[in-house]
Amino acid sequence: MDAPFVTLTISTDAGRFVARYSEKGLAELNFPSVGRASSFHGRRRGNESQISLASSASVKDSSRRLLQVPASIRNWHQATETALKSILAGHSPKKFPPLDWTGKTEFQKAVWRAMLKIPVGRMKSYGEMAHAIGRPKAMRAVGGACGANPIPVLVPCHRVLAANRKIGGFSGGLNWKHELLAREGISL
DNA sequence: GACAGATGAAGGA
DNA sequence: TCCTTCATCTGTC
Repeated sequence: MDAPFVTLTISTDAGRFVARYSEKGLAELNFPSVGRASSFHGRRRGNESQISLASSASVKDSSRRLLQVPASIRNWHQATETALKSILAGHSPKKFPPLDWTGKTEFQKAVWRAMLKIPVGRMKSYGEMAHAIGRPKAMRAVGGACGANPIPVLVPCHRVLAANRKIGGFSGGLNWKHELLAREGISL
């Protein structure tokens, strides 16, 4: 039986992101759905959160309901919001919330850990990422792991490009990839 | 076990 | 250059 998830939103100048927390940390981060082809990993779970602020609740109402959220998750959410806004501003976040990768494969976690080491404003190719995790021939599998990344932006899959600086793909939509790279001062 | 995929490299036109 | 083909590796069903 899985623990319930808590869904909270983060308003940014790029739209309202939706963060989902488990008892272990940030488990998912979804792109704003309005006007974008995103709905990133919006899979429904049977045990959807009992405490959700992802609706159109007023700010006042949201603030009141936020008090129902455990203190640990409030702290994680604060860290997530700060980190997200730092990245969107093109800066390197000073603090990350704990990330919950429960149920993911070791290969995927290795790829994502390697992505976390890519500094803001820098890029790597899928081939370089494959080298970084010690599997130089697994560049295609790295692409698959990027696509399975449940926490985009914070886990910077947008900084991974195909060879020759080609844009490659992005599960949240290539528009987002372009925008995120542009915010970090990268032009293709 | 078969198939698909956000790749990369090589070869040919 | 651009396109096609093939090799490679992993995840999913």
